[in-house]
Amino acid sequence: MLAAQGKTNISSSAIADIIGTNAWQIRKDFSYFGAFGKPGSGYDIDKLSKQISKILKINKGHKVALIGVGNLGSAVLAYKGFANYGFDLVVAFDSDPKRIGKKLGEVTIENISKINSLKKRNITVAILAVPESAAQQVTDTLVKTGIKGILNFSPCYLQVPKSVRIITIDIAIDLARLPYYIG
Amino acid sequence: MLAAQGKTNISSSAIADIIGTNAWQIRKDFSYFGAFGKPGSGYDIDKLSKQISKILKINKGHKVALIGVGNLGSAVLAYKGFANYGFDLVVAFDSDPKRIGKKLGEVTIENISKINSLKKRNITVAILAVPESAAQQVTDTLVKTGIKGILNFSPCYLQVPKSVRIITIDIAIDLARLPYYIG
DNA sequence: TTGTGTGAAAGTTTTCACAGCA
DNA sequence: TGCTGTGAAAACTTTCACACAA
Repeated sequence: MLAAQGKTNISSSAIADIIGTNAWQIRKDFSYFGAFGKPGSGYDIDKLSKQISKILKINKGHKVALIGVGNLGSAVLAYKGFANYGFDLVVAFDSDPKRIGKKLGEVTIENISKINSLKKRNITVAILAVPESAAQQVTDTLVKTGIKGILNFSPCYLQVPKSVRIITIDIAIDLARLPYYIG
Repeated sequence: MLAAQGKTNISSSAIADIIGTNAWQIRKDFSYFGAFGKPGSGYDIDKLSKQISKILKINKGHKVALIGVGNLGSAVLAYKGFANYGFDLVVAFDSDPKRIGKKLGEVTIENISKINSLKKRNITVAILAVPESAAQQVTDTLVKTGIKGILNFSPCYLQVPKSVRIITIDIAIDLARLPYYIG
């Protein structure tokens, strides 16, 4: 965002203002990963961005598969922000024959029965946007095909081995965080 | 979930197993809000659920408006989980004439120009699912009509007065949390 | 002058361990 | 016996304040 604004460096206090914290918090946090700021001018935005990508391990690029191309899956396919974080959405799967074979943007929708091709294609991350009733079964298949991380949009707990990381987004739970502050 | 399984009580260690933490963490956390467990049998699920709703202030019911009925908004409309958290999605707005007037489930899609009726209707929470380009402008209108909390699906920072609470869900950022653990 | 990096202090959270209740 | 609630200890995080680099 800062690079797009044509800026080349930024101070810890300016970062703090943007994300709503304090300058010393920013400096302390960065310092745990090494000293990459310059007294007087602050942090080089390009260098900082690369450092953070490295810390989060999103610098090598990750191929992503989308499972389920309903309304939510279609919204995911239309989303343009993945490249910013080193992701490449390369394939989508669905079980509906009306959808299979269609091409949305760069991505062709394949039959969900082909899901075990993920290992061969070196895809380690999946976005799960299937109905809740199918979520656990699809997850089991994903685990078998060697998936390492799942972004899950079903409002349910998924059972997976400890080696697989799941992040669940449940709209209602996020919404439920608001009333506490609204009073 | 536990109630649906027909259970009436649960121990701190069983809760801990489900959500992946320790028994003493559960007990300590609950104890800050008062002592509502019973030695020997644990926590009464119904009582616990009501206590948590009260703590989070989701026990009085909140009317919710959806802004934007594209793919993502449609997915939100199809979602059945809001009632569990005391929310009632009562209205949706869109700017597309093809969508205005249609009824999806219980909700009729209204013209986005009618958005200032929210105050009159006593709606304090909104889900924002409009294109990024419209997000800030719609947010300004929402703020004017007295909205107190926004669940924002646009991948951007929204400027609002301090009295308005925003929770932003950016799929790419959530996805970016996975590679660190995948290695 | 502006603004980093960092020891040390203050503050908070997590963990432990156990008295005591159903 | 099974399980809670909670003081006290340990661990961790945040804040401060300042030496020093560009």
